[in-house]
Amino acid sequence: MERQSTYRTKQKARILAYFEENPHRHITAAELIQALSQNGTPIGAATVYRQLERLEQNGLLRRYTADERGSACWQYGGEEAKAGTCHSHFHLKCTECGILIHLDCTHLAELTGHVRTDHGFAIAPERTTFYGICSQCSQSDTDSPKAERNSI
Amino acid sequence: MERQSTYRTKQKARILAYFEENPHRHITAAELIQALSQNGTPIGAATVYRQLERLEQNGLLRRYTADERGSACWQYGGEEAKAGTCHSHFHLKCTECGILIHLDCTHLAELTGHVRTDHGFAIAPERTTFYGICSQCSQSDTDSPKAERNSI
DNA sequence: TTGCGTGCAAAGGTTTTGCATGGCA
DNA sequence: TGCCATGCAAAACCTTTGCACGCAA
Repeated sequence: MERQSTYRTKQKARILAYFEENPHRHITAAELIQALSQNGTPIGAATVYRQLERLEQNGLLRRYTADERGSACWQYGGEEAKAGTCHSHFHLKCTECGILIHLDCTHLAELTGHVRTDHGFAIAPERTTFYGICSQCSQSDTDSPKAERNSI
Repeated sequence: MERQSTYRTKQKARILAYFEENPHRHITAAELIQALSQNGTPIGAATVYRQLERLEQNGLLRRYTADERGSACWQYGGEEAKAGTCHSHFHLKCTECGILIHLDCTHLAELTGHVRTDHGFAIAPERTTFYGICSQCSQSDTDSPKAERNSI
């Protein structure tokens, strides 16, 4: 099989701990670097990126492109990701306020089946993000359209 | 309303012409810069990016993050985008070979209705890309997994 | 002791910005 | 003529890579 990481270093443990403490957040490399530097010895950016890549390959993290511009972000997948039990889990990202909504819905599970059966394409829900406008923003569309809510 | 671009310059015309000649392709800034430099006087990167941003705001182009890494890309929206008649049009992007499939399917149109009705979220199909594995790659998964097909 | 993981710095690529010049209206 | 758009260069960003050192096993 693939090569697992062999050494157990403090840096790896701290990075993984941060994801475990924020299991539902999408975390950019920049946030990780900043958060860890405030909470102990700073960790070099190169190490962070290398660990993120390795943790992703080991199935502990998932990489997203939820950001419309530039930066990638990662989320803790943990045992779920290993067991592969999260296949009907999609994300909705509001392009207005930036909120990220986790959606677990049988309708979407059917969708992946339909696309696979009729279009021969195996969707990876955990890598797929829907963009659009959330209910809160569509209600208050005349108010302050750039409310900048946090991604959860 | 918003400010439309006022001047008609050669650069803008050439950029728009390139998108009109490739109405179904997703085009990166780098490709645009290279293509236009081979076909007449080169256009500065800054101008390209500024025009892309303006054309997107005017509704003539759509911006995507179809690439998993780094670069954004744009597609000609044209009159369709203005009239807003392309709402059931999704994209499937194969993470294996990189091919981009355009999918127009009533199933997906129903999906957007369901998510809007039951989850209060208005999906923007033209900004949403599904990631997964295409039929060709899932068949030849034991062969050469990194075939690098072109995005169309 | 072995060699993987880290840190630092430098490089790489994409996108943005400042400023003087050019060109459309 | 007025002012927007362009071009060039430099900067800003995110991410990767090279290399020597430190640390886990």
